[in-house]
Amino acid sequence: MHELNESRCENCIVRQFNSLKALSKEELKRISDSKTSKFIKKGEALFSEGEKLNGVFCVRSGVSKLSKLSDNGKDTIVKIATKGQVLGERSVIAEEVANLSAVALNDMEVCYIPKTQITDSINNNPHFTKAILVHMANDLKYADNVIVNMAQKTVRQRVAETLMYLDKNFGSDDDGFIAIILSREDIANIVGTAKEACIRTLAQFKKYNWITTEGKRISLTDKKALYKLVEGL
Amino acid sequence: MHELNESRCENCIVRQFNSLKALSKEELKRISDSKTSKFIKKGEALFSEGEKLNGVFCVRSGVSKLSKLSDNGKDTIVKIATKGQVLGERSVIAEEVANLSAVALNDMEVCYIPKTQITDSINNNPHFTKAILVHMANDLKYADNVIVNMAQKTVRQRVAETLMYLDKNFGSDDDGFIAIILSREDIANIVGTAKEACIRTLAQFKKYNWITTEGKRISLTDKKALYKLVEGL
DNA sequence: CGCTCAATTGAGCAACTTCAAAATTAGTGG
DNA sequence: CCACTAATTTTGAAGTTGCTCAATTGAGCG
Repeated sequence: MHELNESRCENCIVRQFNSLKALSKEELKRISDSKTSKFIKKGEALFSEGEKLNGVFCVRSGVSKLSKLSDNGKDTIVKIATKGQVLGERSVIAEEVANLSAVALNDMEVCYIPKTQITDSINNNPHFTKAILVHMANDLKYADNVIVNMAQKTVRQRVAETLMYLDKNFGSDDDGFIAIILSREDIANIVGTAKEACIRTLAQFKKYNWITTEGKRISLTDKKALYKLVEGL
Repeated sequence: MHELNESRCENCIVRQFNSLKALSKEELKRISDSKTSKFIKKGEALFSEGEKLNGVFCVRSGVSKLSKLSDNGKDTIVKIATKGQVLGERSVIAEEVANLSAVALNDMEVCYIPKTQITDSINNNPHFTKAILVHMANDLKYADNVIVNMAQKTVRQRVAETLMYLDKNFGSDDDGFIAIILSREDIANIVGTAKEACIRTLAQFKKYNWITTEGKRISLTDKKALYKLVEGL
């Protein structure tokens, strides 16, 4: 019987979220044949800053943070990657060691695709290259905006913005809670502040009834108020 | 007589600094035929945030800042572009309105290349696309690092880092001063702080004899000390 | 010489950080 | 399922850093 094998890239639904969707059937087969699956446990690293990457990681499930640790122990999260995101692409393309570390925030299943598979397709499939280009252009815009926010907005505004970002990107579960569970410290590391400041801000939002919490879980109950805060109104 | 006409892209030395160097002779001719030259006076905008761009700008001379203005009047500089840099590329590729504003910091001479010239080459010349990709990958790395620095480093460290960045990228003139003259406010806007904080920090550096100033001009006299400060030693 | 704009300095204030301790929650093995 | 331990969250309070506003000085320019 001819069954649909979703461990094959050709049939992997995850693909639709990233630039791999620009690949031809043949390329997908080639990639699928050389890829390997990996299970990463919460807290483990997919790769670390300074490491030479010989391939990219495509996230099938779970969440990873891309961050950089400073000497004084502060870990700044630059990006949160979920299902469909490809990690390590930038380093492979620029032929540089990893600039950020990727650490699993919960158990993950990822596919590891050797570097040559990516570079081959870049060199031969303009559609694919263009797709990566557009994708990277968006990452760049996003990064530029984070820079501007860091410089112009207060911690309160950035916390509100981070909550809205998480809500928008991860949606909410049946009870209305944001469908990603992060520690307060992780949230603080996205905002770029100390965890205490983050906690106090969340407490404040809760008092205003802008958010509801239940353990680590957060639900946005007054998005308009949060929006107004972010915009400085 | 057959003279070298440097107003032609084929002969423009500026090209060697950017991804246009990956173009073929034919493409360069095509682009050169459709490009227009523009002179931009200090303070004038090449384009503004939210504007739809129908082409890119290639800087022949002068310096431009890429920045974003907040409602409260704070202007955050994300990037400084000089000779050889192509501006507006990101917006054209992502087919989006400009995310940042580009304003001339001194008199500039730029070439305006219509959008279709760029997209045509992207669609037909993999070398070119790849070159842009690598370039954008570097911009992204740089942006990520700025985010991390904003979150982890003090104003003093970031001022020092900005000075070293300017020194490295623009070199120094005969008297040892950094070969780009920015107002204190511009420097503060790169650092992402208020101009007073920036000025006070520079005064401090001067007292320690880490820098020398003469009007707006700055010379780094003790790069090692600045480096140690940046690294937090 | 007078005008305008940029740079500098002062002082008070608000935001954020840090360290420490208490309270809560999550995780683990029996 | 419970008890115990470890980890995380929360709160308190003091200490810094950086921001803002206002006033002064200085530089460039017509």
